[in-house]
Amino acid sequence: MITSQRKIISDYLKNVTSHPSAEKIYLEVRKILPRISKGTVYRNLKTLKENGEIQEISIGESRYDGNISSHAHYICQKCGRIFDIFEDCRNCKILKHKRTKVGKINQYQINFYGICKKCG
Amino acid sequence: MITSQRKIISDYLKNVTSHPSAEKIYLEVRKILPRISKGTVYRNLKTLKENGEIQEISIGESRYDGNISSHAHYICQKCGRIFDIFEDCRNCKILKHKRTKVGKINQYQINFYGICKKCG
DNA sequence: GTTTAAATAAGAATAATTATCAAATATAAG
DNA sequence: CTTATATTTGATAATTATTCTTATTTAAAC
Repeated sequence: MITSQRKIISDYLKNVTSHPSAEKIYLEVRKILPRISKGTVYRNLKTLKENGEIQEISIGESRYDGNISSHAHYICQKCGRIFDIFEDCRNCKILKHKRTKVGKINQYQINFYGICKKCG
Repeated sequence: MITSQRKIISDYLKNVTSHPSAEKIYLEVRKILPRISKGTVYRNLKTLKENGEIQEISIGESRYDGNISSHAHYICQKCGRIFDIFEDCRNCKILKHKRTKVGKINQYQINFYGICKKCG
């Protein structure tokens, strides 16, 4: 069921490079569909993500780790548990950069997503 | 100003490998300091993070990207803007893994943090 | 055109986080 | 040890992000 709402949200995201929040997407899409509701935006973002048409970038709800050594995390998409991944990063060219064109890098974060063995 | 509250939060985090949420930390620390408030937990987590004593893992508040190609993001710690980083990842050993000990990898995310040129 | 299943709008409900402010506490100076 | 000053705390209100609920509408199948 391809609704105009979903199409417009998808098209909007494919035409901007600004990584908007759900709220911003809602405000922009509302200029075209003034009667769209926030729930519809959230639902369609979820669907589009599941379909692989868009990607989600997480910057909010936080978990904390007393281990400040350089390691990655594996987040189970089913149970939500977070596992430490201590694979070797020494050959990761991108992680050796101290700065990008945008600015100096203070720290980085690698998150892997998948279904853990217990859930899968 | 090292308060017992901050010390206990820090110690707790350094002795677990479970990546607890702020809520969980609050509940655990409350077993030792029954009168601690949530605000204090949030404040101290922020301070500890700023001091580099702990790290924060983001899994929540979402931004969206219509570009599903493999690229990293640079998040400005001051203005909050998110920039695309298209550096070459072909030599990143860790990113070639299709699975970890924990489970199959469906996708990954690399976030760099720093102060962007405009803010710095 | 009628039926049926899925999607929507609106707003209530929930969860996570931040802000406010008076009282309490830590640190430094005397 | 007392005092002064600045920081932190606890309590709670406010804000923000997201999910849920229900009646209504829409798309696709018949």
